[in-house]
Amino acid sequence: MENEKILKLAIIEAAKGLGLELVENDVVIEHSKDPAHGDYATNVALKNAKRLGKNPREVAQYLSDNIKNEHIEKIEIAGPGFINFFLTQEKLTGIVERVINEGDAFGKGSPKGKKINVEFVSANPTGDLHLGHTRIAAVGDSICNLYEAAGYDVCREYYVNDCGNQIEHLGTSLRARYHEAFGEPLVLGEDDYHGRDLIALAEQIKEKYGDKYLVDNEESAAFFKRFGIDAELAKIRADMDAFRVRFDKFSYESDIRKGGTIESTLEFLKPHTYVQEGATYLKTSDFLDDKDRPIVKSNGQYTYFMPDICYHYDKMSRGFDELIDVLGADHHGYINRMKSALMMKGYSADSLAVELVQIVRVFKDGEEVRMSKRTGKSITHRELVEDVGIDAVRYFFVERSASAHLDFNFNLATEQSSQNPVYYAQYAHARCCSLLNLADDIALDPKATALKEESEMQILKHLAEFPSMIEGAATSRAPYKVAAYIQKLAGLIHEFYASCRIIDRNNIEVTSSRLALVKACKIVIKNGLRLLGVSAPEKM
RNA sequence: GCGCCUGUAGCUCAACUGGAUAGAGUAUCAGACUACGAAUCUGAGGGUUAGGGGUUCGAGUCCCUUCAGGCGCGCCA
Repeated sequence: MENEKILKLAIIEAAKGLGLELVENDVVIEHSKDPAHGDYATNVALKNAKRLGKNPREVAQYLSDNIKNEHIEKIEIAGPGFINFFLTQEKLTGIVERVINEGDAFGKGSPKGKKINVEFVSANPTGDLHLGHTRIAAVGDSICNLYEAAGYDVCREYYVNDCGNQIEHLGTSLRARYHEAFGEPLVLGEDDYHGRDLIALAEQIKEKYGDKYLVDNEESAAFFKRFGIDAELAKIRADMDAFRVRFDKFSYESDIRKGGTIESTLEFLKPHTYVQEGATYLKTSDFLDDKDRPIVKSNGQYTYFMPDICYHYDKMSRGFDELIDVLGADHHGYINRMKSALMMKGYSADSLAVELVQIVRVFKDGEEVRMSKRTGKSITHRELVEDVGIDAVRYFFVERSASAHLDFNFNLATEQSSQNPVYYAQYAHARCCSLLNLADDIALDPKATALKEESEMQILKHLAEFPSMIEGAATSRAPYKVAAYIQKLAGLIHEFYASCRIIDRNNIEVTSSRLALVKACKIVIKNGLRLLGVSAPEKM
């Protein structure tokens, strides 16, 4: 059982003697920063003193007198009424054996029996992914990993907008490039795509189909759209694959629009609509929105919002307990709009959570880089990953909370040096591996009974926090907490290494305990990095 | 104008969702390898948490207000 849980249950039990009925969520167990404050602390006495009409220290005194648990070495009351717990040596070292036994599975929470759908990236298949997508991919995938680790059932989903205006432009642009490939002058409209990447696609078409599509008719127009979508989506999928992001499902707007779904949904929503100047508005302001939103234009076309509503209804109908959309921060106006639409269908406002990811700026040599030297356009996802490497990009892009603007330091990320946090963590892992290799003839002692140094105790406590860290990072959808955890652990490992002689063939008892600790560290660093999609090399 | 977000060390960010002396990294300075990887470690300086008021045992965190910045407010997606 987790240390926190043991303490909570003991506190709840003792509180009954005061006539206080508590549940686990009422009790906050803190990890003491200062070793003088014990291993864990709680503020229950302060929290509940008023309700009981007693002095906080009195309450603390009663609780500390009545908490009995074999794993608690000592209890102290401090300050205004904090209760500090000191655990037994045996309980603290117990984590080593647990980590080694559970291995890759250490940190995994018990199954929650809940299905969660996380939609992210969902870039329009009209061109290359940019850095905003990179961050959304890194954050979204890590959130999924966290939910899975915490015991949820997760579906990673990508919504393909393969209809609408941009797709029309993709088709006409590709057609223009195709004509260009036959020596005709290039004719592109203002809203068409001027990127040079379509040239290669046009060449492919020419090679495969010859001049078959030079005639402008409905068939060729449809062909260019289809070919463009398929090719662009294939590129995106390849980029995401290479970035270690795999989607379980691709949903297509064109499928949503099939089979009269939109019409029947429109019919269902009718009580919540009105017509003004020929356009149909949805009364989202009856729910959470600050104004109503058009869903059908006066020319009869649907706005983007209409199929989006159907898509979200579709997701809910697939039996998910919660939907999560990971979006760029400029979409915040979208949140209450979609929640309102879900509420019209009887879903709760909480059935959808939107995680907003702030923009990314790249800095090189102290200056902001906007354009790629190679193409003259904005730096693409692919270019950044090629230049910097997957591990560094994935790590840096989740290192800060998603709501914070990210300034990506290009020099630091490519530097294989002490200042680079990715290498700092990976180096800690490699160090553990090399220690275990050097002493592979010495048996480990999973009970780790000989551990007693301060640097060892610090690691033990930190290792014990891993499962609850995952739980917290998952529910707050905050992968940056994993990165922070890893940095701390890596630091503790390096510190331990510097202050303790680990392999000492004249003292096998201590050595075998320390090696077991090293093994546990190695496992947890690796498990942590895996949550972020970052590799844990054995050698560097 | 209205709404949402943000403001913490020179810089980039934390602070367990209201807890104990606000912490890391980086930068700067000073130290540590003839023992397991120096991609490492040890130490120092650096703060009126944008300003002001309030709530309480206790506020960076909650409420009000002022200031500064970002983003939204389309029959675009």
